[in-house]
Amino acid sequence: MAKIIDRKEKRVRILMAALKVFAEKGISSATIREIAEEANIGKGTIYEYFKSKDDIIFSAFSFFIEESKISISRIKSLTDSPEEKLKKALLFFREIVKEEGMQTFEIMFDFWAMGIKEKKYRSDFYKYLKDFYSGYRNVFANIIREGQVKGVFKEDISPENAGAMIIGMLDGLMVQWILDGKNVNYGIIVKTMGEIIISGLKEE
Amino acid sequence: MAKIIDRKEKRVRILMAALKVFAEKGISSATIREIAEEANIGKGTIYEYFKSKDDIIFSAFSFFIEESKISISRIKSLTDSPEEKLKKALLFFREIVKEEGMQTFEIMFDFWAMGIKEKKYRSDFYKYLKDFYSGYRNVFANIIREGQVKGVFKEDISPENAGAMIIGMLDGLMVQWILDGKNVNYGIIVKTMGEIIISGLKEE
Amino acid sequence: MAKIIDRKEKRVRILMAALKVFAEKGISSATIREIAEEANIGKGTIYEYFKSKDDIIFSAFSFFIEESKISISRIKSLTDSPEEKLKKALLFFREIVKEEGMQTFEIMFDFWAMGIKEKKYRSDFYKYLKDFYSGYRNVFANIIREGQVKGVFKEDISPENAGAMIIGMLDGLMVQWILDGKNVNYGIIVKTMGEIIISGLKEE
Amino acid sequence: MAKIIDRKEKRVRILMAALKVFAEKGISSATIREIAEEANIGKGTIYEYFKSKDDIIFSAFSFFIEESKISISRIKSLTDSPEEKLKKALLFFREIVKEEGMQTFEIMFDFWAMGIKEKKYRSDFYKYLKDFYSGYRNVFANIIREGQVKGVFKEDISPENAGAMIIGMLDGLMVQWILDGKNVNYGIIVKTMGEIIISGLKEE
DNA sequence: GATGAATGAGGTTTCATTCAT
DNA sequence: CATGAATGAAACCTCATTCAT
Repeated sequence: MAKIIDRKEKRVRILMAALKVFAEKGISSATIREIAEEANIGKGTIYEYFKSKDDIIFSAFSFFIEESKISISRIKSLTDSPEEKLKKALLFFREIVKEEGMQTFEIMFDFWAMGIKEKKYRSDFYKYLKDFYSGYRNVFANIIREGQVKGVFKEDISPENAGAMIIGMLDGLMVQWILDGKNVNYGIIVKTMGEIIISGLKEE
Repeated sequence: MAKIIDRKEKRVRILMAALKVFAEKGISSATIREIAEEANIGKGTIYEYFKSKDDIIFSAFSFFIEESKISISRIKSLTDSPEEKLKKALLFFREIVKEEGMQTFEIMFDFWAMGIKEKKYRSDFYKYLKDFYSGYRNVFANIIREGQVKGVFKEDISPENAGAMIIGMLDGLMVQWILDGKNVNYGIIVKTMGEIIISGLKEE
Repeated sequence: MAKIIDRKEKRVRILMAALKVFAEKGISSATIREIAEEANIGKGTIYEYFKSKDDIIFSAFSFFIEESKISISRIKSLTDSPEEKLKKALLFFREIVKEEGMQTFEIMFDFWAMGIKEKKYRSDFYKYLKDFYSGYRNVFANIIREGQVKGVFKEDISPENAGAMIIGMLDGLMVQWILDGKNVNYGIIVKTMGEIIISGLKEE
Repeated sequence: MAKIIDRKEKRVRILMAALKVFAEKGISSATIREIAEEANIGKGTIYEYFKSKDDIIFSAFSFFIEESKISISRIKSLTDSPEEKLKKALLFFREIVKEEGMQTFEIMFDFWAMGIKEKKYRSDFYKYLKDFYSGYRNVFANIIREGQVKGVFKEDISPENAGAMIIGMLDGLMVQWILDGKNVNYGIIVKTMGEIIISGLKEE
């Protein structure tokens, strides 16, 4: 049994090393040697745990997505009013950005690019990414739906579309923030965004 | 007399071939041979027009950005009321997406990833991308500022931040649309988004 | 456990293969593939031991020089009279030439040419070559100085200059011998040379 | 007729450009483009005058040798006593070195290396180089022979060998002077050398 | 005759993967 | 199991040579 745990631990160690190197060098520029060094193991050992570099890429990607899902549950457990919940959920994203720093999100770019380009990954990546985004979309869609049920948000808005919009906005802002942190203040804009959206959603 | 050749035209031809291959394979997976084949020229000829693959990448990128700038002027020339202008500008983006198809936007992912990862490009990429985004941000910021001056939009909102938010949203939605076109209808969401935002921006 | 390999030994094996190929084809015409084949290893293996072709060139050069230095000590340990020592030292060069054959010296040409041409190597090559020549110069300079102290050689001659002259002569003769072995008999000329020089050096 | 002279002039222009580039970059690193630029003509034009790069190399080499032969006649025309002639001939070499500078001699290294390595040139190069050296050898051999006839130089020395020795010395010293100009003063050593040799040659 | 655009053979170098220890 | 030495396919890039103008 101990052995099996060891194996799992080492697999995770390699995946985390891979994610770090991917973030630093980009997925296709990252080398097995660099990943092995980062994980403090021999180059050959990697192949005891993964079939190929492709296998590492995809495993690292799903590991990354899986890790992110944990965050969602934290938002779901909120118990405030829909309006307050929406504000807190947005605030929550600000915190993630602060905590995780840019690196975590920078990897995402590469996975996107990878998922889009490489035909061999495409379907698998898409499945994961779709789940990833739809998970977050639903968080917001549910809050809005709750608000509509409680009569505080307009009835004629599709909760799913509004969710997509909010996630898109958070996502898109990140890009601008990464590229131009001086002129784009993520925290403040998310706050402004919260005000505009809530104001736009509220039943008059 | 030597062969008379429009060097500029051929340069552009190579860049367009490069962009196509980049879109298909990803920047770092694309090979010089593939670009040459796409451009219907010999491998060596590429090097008569560009110093290195890096040179091609950066040249293709700035060519791509430069092409995009043309679109901005089309929005700027609108002469409606701020509210109407905002709606039309958003609609305009829907059209671009329809016209250009995903490919054009897919390349952007890679350039982002490239600009973020490769230290050697970073500063140059950032300069271009910053200009690119701030250009679009300003288009919306100006519309909102005009609305504030005319008293139709709330005074307490930063036009720049609102601009960043709108661009971010359009950008972020694109990602979801590309990944999950079935569940994310770009056109409809942009329309919903327009309604929410305008409603949220309007002076009560 | 990994394969146990004497990395140093293999490095030397590659350097010797490189020197052989350099001698046959010339330094800049020699290819990595040829060196690998000569060393009976894969092309890629070379790069496990050397950073680049430049690295091989310079390492081979310093290896070559280092090997040559061993010869000097053999001359230094002679214990005859200055006149006899001079004769024996010259004879010793004849022997080296016979033993080593032309090849060893032919390589030297290329290293010279290399050191002179390639700016990147220049300073390092020069340092080594200077040491190499000044080592040999000093061998003869010391013999002559000893002769002056013992009163058998003229006082008004600079031992360093005479050393340079003798080494130059041996060197220059080699060139002619290599090019025109039929008309230039290295052994006999060195003997003649010894007589003329000793006769010219001796106190009347 | 004018046309033919033009062709010859251009050929020489190309050869001189080639020699300059060879001296700067080394023969096998020199490119046709560089030679064409140095000669201020188009790259393609070179091939109107020479079949290949090899053709240029060999033509440049024989042009170089031919040019050098002119110097020999200047020494031959001296009309002093053998001893004085020998001194003057050595002085003459010092002057050449000063005039021509290192560059001219640096090329020689490469031609040697080339002639030795490249089997395809070998026999032709050798023929030329042999002539070149034997030409200079004979200059000195003749002076010494004259001295023997006149009874001022020892009878038991082979004039040819002594000539080879002197040329070798001048040649070999050049190498040391180029590599280590600070410690090896060409002019002074040649003077010392003259004294030693004349003293060694003279009938007691 | 003169030119330089075009080319591909062949060079150097990288790196995922294998495999003996 | 773990390792890293070994490898060759394939990448980038150079450059002698050809050829249309």
